[in-house]
Amino acid sequence: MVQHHTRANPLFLREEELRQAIELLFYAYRDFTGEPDAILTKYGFGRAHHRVIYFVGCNPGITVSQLLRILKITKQSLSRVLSQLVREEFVAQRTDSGDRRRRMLYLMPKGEELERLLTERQSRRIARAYREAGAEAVEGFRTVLRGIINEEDR
Amino acid sequence: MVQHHTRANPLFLREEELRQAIELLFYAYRDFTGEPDAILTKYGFGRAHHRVIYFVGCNPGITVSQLLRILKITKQSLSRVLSQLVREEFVAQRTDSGDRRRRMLYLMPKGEELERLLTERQSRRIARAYREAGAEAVEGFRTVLRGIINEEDR
DNA sequence: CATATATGTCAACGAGACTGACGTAAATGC
DNA sequence: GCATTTACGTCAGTCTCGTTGACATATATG
Repeated sequence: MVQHHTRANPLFLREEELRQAIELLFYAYRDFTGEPDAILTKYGFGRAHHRVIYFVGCNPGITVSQLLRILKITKQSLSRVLSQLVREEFVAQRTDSGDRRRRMLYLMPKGEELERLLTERQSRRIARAYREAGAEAVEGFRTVLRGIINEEDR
Repeated sequence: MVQHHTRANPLFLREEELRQAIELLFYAYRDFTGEPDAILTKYGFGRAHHRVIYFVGCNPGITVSQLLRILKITKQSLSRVLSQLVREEFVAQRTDSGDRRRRMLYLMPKGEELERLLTERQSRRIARAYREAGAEAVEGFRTVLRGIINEEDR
């Protein structure tokens, strides 16, 4: 963390409080993604692969368009990452028997293993923070984070 | 948010709780950066420029190496972004009179204006979430986020 | 049968991260 | 005083991952 220059501003207390939040989010996200990123590099993957593996992992059978709505990226961006994951047998596609246009996505054993490895690291970090902060703080953490998310996705 | 597949796992409650945190962080950061990203595009800048403008803004006179330690990127990556900001007169460099190797960084009027614009958007989002969540939740939010950050940066 | 939906793909591009190497100026240590 | 370290910059090449735009195909739906 860093020392702050405080502007001449009668609302500086509030402003400082909000700046602190901005920075906490920056640092927390930086370190939260740092560990997985390092692991992914060894596999020749990046953060985009992680996100796909993660969301396919906890939503087996998710379709491409559902994934696009979550990630908010273009179909072309997802396609590059996804086809690589399919080619290297981390993810499997299966045509939906009901609507045969849809491809349902699943993790294959290699994908499950990587997912576990990555989620474990992140979970450990969160679990430590949760334990140190206590149940009440955890509830506050969740409430505020939910408030930061756009309404349509809460 | 998304429905979850729950693995057969006696600790699933705890696991679900941690997964929820992972996702909250993902969604919150995605939306938290989404607004500024859209503004930056109009200036021909990206998120990297934002980070530089932000940290120079609240740490006037910060040096290049201090900025590198905060951002945890390489000197070459920073250089590209920083020299662009200097060229376009958003940021000024001044040699430190004490240690003449150091270049101290400051926002110029254009930089201050952009910084205000971006920070305002993010602050508004945070402020709304803070207001809706209440003081106690805010305290918990901060405590947990701090716990997620690597110890050396808390 | 026309239209909409779900998916995929080709091509080109840009931002922003990386490594590695090299250069210069200034401070510091012995 | 000289060697080393520090701070900064830059050149060159690479990679990931986002973008736009255009087009193709299969399937579902009205």
